[in-house]
Amino acid sequence: MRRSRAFIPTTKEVPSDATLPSHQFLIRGGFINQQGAGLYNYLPLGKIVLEKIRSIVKDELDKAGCNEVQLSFVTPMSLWERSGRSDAMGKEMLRIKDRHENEFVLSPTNEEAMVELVKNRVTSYKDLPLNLYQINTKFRDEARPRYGLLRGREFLMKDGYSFHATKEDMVREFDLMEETYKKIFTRLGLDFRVVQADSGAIGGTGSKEFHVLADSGEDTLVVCESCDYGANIETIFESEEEIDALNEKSYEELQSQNIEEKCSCGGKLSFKKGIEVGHIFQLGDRYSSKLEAHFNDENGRAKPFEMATFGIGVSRLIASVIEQNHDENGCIWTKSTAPYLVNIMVSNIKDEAQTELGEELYTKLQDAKVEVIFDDRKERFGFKMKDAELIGFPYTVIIGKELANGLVQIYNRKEKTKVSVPVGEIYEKIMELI
RNA sequence: CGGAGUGUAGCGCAGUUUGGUUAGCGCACCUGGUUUGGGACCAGGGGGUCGGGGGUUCGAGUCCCUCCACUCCGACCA
Repeated sequence: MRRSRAFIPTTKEVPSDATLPSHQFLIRGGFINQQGAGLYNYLPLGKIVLEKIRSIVKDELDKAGCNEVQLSFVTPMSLWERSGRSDAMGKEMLRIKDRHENEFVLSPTNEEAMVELVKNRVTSYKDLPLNLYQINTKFRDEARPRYGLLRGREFLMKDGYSFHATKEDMVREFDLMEETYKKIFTRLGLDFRVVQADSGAIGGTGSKEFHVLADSGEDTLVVCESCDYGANIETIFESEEEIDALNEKSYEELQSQNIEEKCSCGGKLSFKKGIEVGHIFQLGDRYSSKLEAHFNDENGRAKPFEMATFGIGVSRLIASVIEQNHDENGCIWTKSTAPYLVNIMVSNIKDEAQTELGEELYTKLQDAKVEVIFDDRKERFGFKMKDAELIGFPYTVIIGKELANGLVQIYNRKEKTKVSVPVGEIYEKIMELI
């Protein structure tokens, strides 16, 4: 992509209502813009990042034997009345009517729809287990949307549902998904913890949350500094006063708070803030019983499916990457999430030698299928550098005044370093870095 | 859903208290020139249903009524 042709509306000024780094930088960097309360448009850069995360999620799930489907976003109200959740979900469900005055709901989640899909199509234990998922828009009419993509009303979520003949098999799948989720978040380059959690309104017994560790997280966690143990404080403190008091504390305040107890591994425990980006539940037969979704076991007897459900907040992950990876100048995308890995910057567009080299390198990297953007705009050096830092490309090739000495520079966004490389070696050097 | 605010150019804001010609400023944008390694400078220029509707008045961005939207604090949040 040529920067001169790209729709990337960056701004120098901070939006007045954005307080979190991810919210500010995603808007300033031209990734997203707000359409209404909790509603966001994805501009080209935001769309690229979203698709990259989506494809990593899909890749790992498919490898683990899950089937991707796509359910309709508008669902009949009757579906929710049968499960009893039309009341339980309350105002969070956005209800609409069609021209015949029939009531519909914009999907906030899809347990019911997925059970209905499988019911009477999967009828034998021989067809189990089965794991279906989708990566699709959800709508929850939050009382108070905020923090940009971290708490929107419309958002992209991966929701998966598995069906089993036995509880043991369901637990096996639950464990498999835990491992799969770990692979996904690791590939995204995130620092995260798996914690024991409450099951909340979805119901079920076993439940684990996946949290990206970030100062601005809304949840408070207790994590071990030696092993990978972690727990949401909601599960380890009994009194609500105690939980509320801890949740109100800032990240800094929590850091100075000591925990006397030791982890079972003997390690030191400490408080951290986390952003919930994944949640997995063991549902049992809660939904399958209520919706009468049965299969025949080895003895030909009808039984409700044992189920589990698995969620990942895909759009929330975009913001999480930035909450964890940014500085005062802007975004620092991880390699697997960056909208473009390499930004080629011609310092002075009027200098023919610089422009020529830029064009040549741009073509060569494109041919090599490198995700590359070419900043060919007629702007000054400082302007283009600030812009590149705000957007957060991992590497920027600076073709500038050192070209006279046969050198170009590679700027590393994360390390904030510039290294000079002879023109003849630049291509190999980039291929080596990415 | 309770409490508090805000709404004026693409963005950020002043002007509203005390009604008065043609509604300002910064950034962004356009033209010309200078500049060219860290968001340049000079000159000129374009862009506004002052959130919508109704009312008071000779006259409303400003006063009154009403509706809407958005934000913040709290409650809520698979």
